[in-house]
Amino acid sequence: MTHSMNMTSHSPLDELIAIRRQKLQALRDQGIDPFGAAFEITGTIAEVVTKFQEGSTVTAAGRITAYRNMGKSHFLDLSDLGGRIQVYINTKELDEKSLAVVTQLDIGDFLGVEGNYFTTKTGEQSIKGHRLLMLTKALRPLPDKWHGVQDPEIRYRQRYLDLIANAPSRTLFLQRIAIVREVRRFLEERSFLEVETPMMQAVAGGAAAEPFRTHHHALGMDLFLRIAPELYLKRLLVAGFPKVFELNRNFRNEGISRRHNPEFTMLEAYWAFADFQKMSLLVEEMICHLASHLGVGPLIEHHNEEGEVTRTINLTRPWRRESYRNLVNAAVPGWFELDLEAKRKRCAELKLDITHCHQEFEITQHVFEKLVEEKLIDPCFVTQVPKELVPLAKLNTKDPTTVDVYELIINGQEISPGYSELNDPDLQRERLEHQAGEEQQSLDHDFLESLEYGMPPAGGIGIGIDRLVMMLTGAPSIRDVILFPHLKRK
RNA sequence: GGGUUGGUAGCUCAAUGGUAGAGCAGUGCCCUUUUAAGGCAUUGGUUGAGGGUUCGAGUCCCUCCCAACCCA
Repeated sequence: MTHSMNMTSHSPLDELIAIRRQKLQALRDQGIDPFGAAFEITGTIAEVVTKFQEGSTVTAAGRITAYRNMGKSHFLDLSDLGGRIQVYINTKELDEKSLAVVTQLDIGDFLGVEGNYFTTKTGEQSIKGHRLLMLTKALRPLPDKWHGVQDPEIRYRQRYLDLIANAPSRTLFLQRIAIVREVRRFLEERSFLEVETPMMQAVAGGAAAEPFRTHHHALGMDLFLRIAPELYLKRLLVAGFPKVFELNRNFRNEGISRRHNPEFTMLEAYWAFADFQKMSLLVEEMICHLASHLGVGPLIEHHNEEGEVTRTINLTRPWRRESYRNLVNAAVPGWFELDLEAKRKRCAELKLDITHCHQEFEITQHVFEKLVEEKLIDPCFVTQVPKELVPLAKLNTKDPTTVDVYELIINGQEISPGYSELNDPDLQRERLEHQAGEEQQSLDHDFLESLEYGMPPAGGIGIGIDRLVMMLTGAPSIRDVILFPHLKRK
């Protein structure tokens, strides 16, 4: 009978928020700004921990991640991205405003602490807080302190909660940051110049993929988000840049999966007067360097959720180099002696679905993907690739049905292709026209013209950074290595 | 696009078709060295959304939404 006395319906979450808002108001009533100002700190919490010296003064700021109230003694954990320190508070020793802060604090608040280093009875190096400042009041409750956030949907949609609550996620993204930084350093040490080329392109070239379309109002023209920077980087080879690289996003309007995000980070590097073999050595050296920089090589172990080792990748150099033909032949002996009909029949026997394959090289490529690529765990440079698969590389002089490229496979995935770049403008035009077929407007004529001014012979590589990070960290999904992966709107 | 699994309190998870529960978080009280603090008490639910079957649905059926995995 007392139902609907209160017309405002309160969800449990609303009640939790309302309580925090009451505390917010209580702070304001006592002249305290619950969203405080700049605060001078001794350093990050990790630095504060390192500088521990019994008795000396210290200031620190961070988020309250745990709170243990013993009556007049309070203990709280103050955390930031890289560390955690315990703060001890004796309420009898606090000034009025600090006491007000303690009374109104919640897990999740950002707190500033002034105090002295001291060691507790149980031996934990802590800060004895004398003055507390509310730096930011959190209005919503944080995830479980012990279990963190498990729900993948929350982890991906609200990454900030994942990063607050789950230390492994913090570690992984710090590793990704370290990898990207180290790739830049590695290339810069070798005199590669980092450049920025258009992400909005009138013609989306340099790869075979469905582009995103957008529109520029002032120019009155449709543009595409780039699917690769390749054709612009090659213009820079024409311009005389001897070593260039770009490390940034590509966009492909295709399916989303464990291995695909619509936008992904790609490294492309070009080296004048080099070839694919030289590039393969560069990549081999780079990836081994990254692994040792992270402290994970040369044996990289991937684990399942139970912590069992599910896969070991051996990065010990030198890496294997094998021709496409040999690898397919090893997987399906006698493959290349079969005619088209026999190949189809063989695929049926092998339970391979080739309904989407129209040409012979596509069938062979399907066999390669399913029976070779997915089984190559340790690094392998696949060379002598059929020319139909790669329109932008030089033909092999001894076997002109293949091109001078490598495809580096690690962990059953293509991690990096490397080419001896095609610099014959006539041959390049022919190949691109053939690839474009009916869609001649998708030809980048300006690029083709630039080649006629002369592009030096060059080696080029691409490395999918997301997949590289997956491989090095053992992350099972690309969504785990991208801070804000794309999901459907809820 | 197809298949499988899942969506229950802020978080982590329970619940033969038969009164929707626990831990943490929250609230109140006790507690001056805790650290997943402890003790006592206590609040909190449109079970993803909408239909249906049934005396009765978190549970069974249908449609839809979102996610994970597999396949294309």
